[in-house]
Amino acid sequence: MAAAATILHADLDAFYASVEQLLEPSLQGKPVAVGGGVVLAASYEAKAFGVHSGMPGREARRLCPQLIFVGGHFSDYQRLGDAAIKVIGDFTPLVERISIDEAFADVAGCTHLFGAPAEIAAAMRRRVRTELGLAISVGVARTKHLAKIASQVAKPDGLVVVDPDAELGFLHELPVELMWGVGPVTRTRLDAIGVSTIGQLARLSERSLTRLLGPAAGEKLAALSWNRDPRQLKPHRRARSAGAQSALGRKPAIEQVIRPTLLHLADRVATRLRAKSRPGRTVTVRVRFADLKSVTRSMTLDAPICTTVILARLAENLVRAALADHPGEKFISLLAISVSHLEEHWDLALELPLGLADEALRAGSPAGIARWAADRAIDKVRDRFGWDAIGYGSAALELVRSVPDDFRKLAEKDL
DNA sequence: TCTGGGGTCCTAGGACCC
DNA sequence: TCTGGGGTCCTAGGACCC
Repeated sequence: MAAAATILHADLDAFYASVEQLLEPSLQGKPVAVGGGVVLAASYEAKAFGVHSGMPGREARRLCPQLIFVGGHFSDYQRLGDAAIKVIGDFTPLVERISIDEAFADVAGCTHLFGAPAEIAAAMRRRVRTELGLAISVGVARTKHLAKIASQVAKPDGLVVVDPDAELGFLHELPVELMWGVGPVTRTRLDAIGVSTIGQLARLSERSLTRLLGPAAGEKLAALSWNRDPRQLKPHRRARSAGAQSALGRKPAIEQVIRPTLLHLADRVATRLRAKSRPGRTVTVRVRFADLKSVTRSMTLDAPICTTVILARLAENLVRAALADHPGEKFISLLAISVSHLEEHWDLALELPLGLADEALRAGSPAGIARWAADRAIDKVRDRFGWDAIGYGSAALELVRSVPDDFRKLAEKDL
């Protein structure tokens, strides 16, 4: 007998736009987009016109002239997203949050309290609807992959339970792009050989799948198509990296552009690392040129860092190296900084003499300790008076902030 | 379809060590 | 000095996810 279907995947429907329609009832039933210059989220009514997130506002307006743009109530997104996840947590402690609006849960241990998984899922949906006013779709299955697919099939505002005895029948009818790990590239490659459903994929030989997608991806998709999903629910995953990026439009690749941008990005990243005492050893930068081709450069240090100015300087060196390798590229469209190899927990105070002397040497600076102290001072002022009260601000940066910082925060993972 | 931002994982080649 | 094998770490690029 097959194991019971106890994995749930819950996903709030068109989350940001739905919150806007909740806060402003006159928007209900209408095409709504959060954002302005760029669409950050779209309601179902707007999606029906082809409007989607990331789309330039002008293009969206062209597709849907009656589209209503709203600025976005970012703190409400955070509050309501947290509240919805908390409802799930009221049933089981085994919750793996994927993003602000999505989570897996395993209810195997609480059916004696709340009933069968399908009843639990229905109860969660009812509570989120009545207490928060939001629609949340839920998939119930024996594995994460199947539960995730089921919740997508359930949208909008639905519940789909995959009976363990009918899994392959359910799976094999569906289009390949619903599979976890099939994106635009894989989808195009499969399309080229006439494969459009998961069932067709499953019937390919492992050889041809490997030839098409490589050994790892081929094997993974083969396994998933036969419903062998090895992924376990992981309730407390820690972030493995933290980063920030800024799209620049089209800017000359000169120091007056690069330096203030990197300082701003380093400030965002290093502040987060310090707040959670998680400095990191590897610094990676990405430079995207005007033609949208991008390159990365990285370096791994002996000791972890989280000092704003030092991170900015290391990033600058890496960007310079990347530009030097591409002398023909005179314009850039994006800069990014990411820090990885994060420490689990680093006692900054105890590391003061040793770790920071190391950092300071590495950055060619005699003043590492002073900078550390300056960062801590800035962090404290911001804790009390807000981010913009103090910092490395520069008038040039105002151009850089194409997306509100409050919106960026929503996508940040907990370190 | 060419558009923003924060992430994860995989791969391949090379350096280096035993 | 040459040869072989295994393991780990680093770097760069790429696909994918929300």
